[in-house]
Amino acid sequence: MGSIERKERDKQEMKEMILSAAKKLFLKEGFEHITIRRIAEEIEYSSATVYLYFKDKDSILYALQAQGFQELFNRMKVLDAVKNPAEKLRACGKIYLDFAMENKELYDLMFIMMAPMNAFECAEEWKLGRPSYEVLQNIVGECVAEGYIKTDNPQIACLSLWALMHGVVSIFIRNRAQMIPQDQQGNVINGILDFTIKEILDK
Amino acid sequence: MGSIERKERDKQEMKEMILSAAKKLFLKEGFEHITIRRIAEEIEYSSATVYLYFKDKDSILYALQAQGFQELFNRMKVLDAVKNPAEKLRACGKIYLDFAMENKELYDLMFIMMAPMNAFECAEEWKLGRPSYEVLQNIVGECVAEGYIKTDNPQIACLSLWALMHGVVSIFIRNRAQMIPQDQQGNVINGILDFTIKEILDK
DNA sequence: ATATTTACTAAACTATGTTCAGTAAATAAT
DNA sequence: ATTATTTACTGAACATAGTTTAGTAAATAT
Repeated sequence: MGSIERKERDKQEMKEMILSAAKKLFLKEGFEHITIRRIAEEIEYSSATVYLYFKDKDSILYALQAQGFQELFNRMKVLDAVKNPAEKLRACGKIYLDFAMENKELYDLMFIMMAPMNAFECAEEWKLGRPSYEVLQNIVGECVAEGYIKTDNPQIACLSLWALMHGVVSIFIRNRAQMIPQDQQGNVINGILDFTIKEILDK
Repeated sequence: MGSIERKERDKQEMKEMILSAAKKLFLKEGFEHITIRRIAEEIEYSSATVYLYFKDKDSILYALQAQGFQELFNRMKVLDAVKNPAEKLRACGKIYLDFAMENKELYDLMFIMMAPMNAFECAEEWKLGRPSYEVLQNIVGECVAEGYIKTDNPQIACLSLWALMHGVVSIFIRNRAQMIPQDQQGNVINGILDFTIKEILDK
């Protein structure tokens, strides 16, 4: 009965198979069209099998969300190399926006879709976004400390910055800015980042 | 055969019955849970009947969206009475934010949900948000003209303002800001509006 | 009185998430 | 080695959706 760890390992592997099948499908065809049956087909198991590894569809989406936040956080690690807080803030914005526009479906899953948020009890808190948000908080903190941002409420400044970036991205992702042609979106997003940094920096 | 207008009138009335039933349901129970069958039950017709008046579910959502944008635009009319552009900008933000937080489900339908956007061909443009956006554009234009906002790109400034307001609201609506307790959301939103106005005004 | 159009519906069709009851292989116990 | 049990899996079914179809009965037109 020493094979108990192997069992666990196998189980983990199967979970990852399911997740990567799901990811493959939704990257290819968007999110609305992911079905348990198609995931099962992709991994060549029956759809009932999927439920042996995940409680429900929302849990799968939640797991993918977790991967997304890990990826975003990883991308942010390069910010450690940037010393000047103002530059750091801009670089952080750029990373966030690039991530969003390069992974629209994943971003949607992380920040917009409701389904994955139903994977855990309402009682407990959703913490996946925390680490990335703390990176921003720290940068804003440094900007305030060194006088690049003058404010008596860094929390509000921080949330505003996030809201602005999230706002523009989600307007595009959910197709509410049709006055701006698709091929201009990249430019506009860069323009907004410039504008934001310029407006918020006091020094 | 002079009753052709009455027919048309009846048809319109039925459409409105359906819409108000739909609205009632989704205001009460949120959006995910609206079904054609429940709408039909509410108006005491069969669900097939609904399809005699609307092409599909998305069309119903689109029609409700249209009502929402009408309501938002109406609320904005009081801005005509405000003469100072800077005050006007703040008042506009306040109206937008109040509308959003008082009608979260409707706001979601208007600015976040994808379903209603599939009600028309991709070829044609989505114009429902235009009038309200133009109100903002004009206000920003006035602010720039009178030196309250200094920028070489009013379009970007305008979009940024909208993005910031939309961003914070949608973060709350889609439950991504759990670090801020529910009962603090109102305060935070006011704080963000203050912060935004303070940051963007140059005079 | 007959034909036609209109307004409506019951029932079915097609997904899709999810569960259930059973099977066959792997493992454990004797 | 044989039997018992657990494990991993699946086909079929259930429930709920959106949507369509084929038909009916009343209103209207001829």
